[in-house]
Amino acid sequence: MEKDRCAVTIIHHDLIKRVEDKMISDSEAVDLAHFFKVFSDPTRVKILYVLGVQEMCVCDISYVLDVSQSAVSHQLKILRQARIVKNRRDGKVMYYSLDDDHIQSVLMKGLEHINE
Amino acid sequence: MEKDRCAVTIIHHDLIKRVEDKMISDSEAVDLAHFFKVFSDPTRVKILYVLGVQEMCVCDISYVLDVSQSAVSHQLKILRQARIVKNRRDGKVMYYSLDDDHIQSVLMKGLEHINE
DNA sequence: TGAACATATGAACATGTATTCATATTAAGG
DNA sequence: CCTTAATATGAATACATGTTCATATGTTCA
Repeated sequence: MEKDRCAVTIIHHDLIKRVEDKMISDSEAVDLAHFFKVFSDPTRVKILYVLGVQEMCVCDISYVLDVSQSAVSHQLKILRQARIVKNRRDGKVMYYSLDDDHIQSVLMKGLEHINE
Repeated sequence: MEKDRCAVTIIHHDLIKRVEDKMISDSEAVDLAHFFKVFSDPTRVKILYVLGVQEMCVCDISYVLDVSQSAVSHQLKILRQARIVKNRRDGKVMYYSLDDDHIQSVLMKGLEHINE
């Protein structure tokens, strides 16, 4: 990918300089995209939403969302790996909850936006 | 998909009732997921980030991000359709900018989260 | 220990998506 | 008008992703 694809015809050299100075790094952009990707699936959104109400076990979530136990479990794995939910075991039952308050506040920002 | 997959063994009938009352609708979950999906790609994140600094044209964006003009244009189409960016034409040049302030505030919430 | 239950997980499949390539559209200037 | 520049777009491709199905793991209790 050559940097000069528009070199002759670039419109605003000064603006480009300004933006380049403030530019986020590749890895920041990738991390940020990863973070938001977690919220980009309806099943995960619902899971996060109900966990925002209260801690729940896998079977309860599966029932409330009407999604198979396996599908829920797979999604919870993704949420765990992204450190967006945490879990605790009580006997056979595994309880899940939101890992921190940022999560709900991001969800709410999104809801604000779509309800306009 | 049967609703009774856990009917015999559900742990918390009371909690489930409470959650069901507060549950978001399917369409809300889908809309919300769609909204966040826009932020789930590094190229789009970068585009939104630079447009947060200032209005820019396609060629400038392509240069700053080191992404082909075509790829940028395709992503801008997605952002336009999601009403997350707006554009204005000035002769041959098309300028893009963020459609409203929610966008940047969502981005910033995300950045806060990953920088912890 | 063995049966029953809650959860996790790997493989397979179908669908979605980001980029590239080639080409179309739109506008300005000669 | 004809060329050139800026942007848009359709098709193709490669890759990611969500669900299902079958099965494994871990825990309780008789």
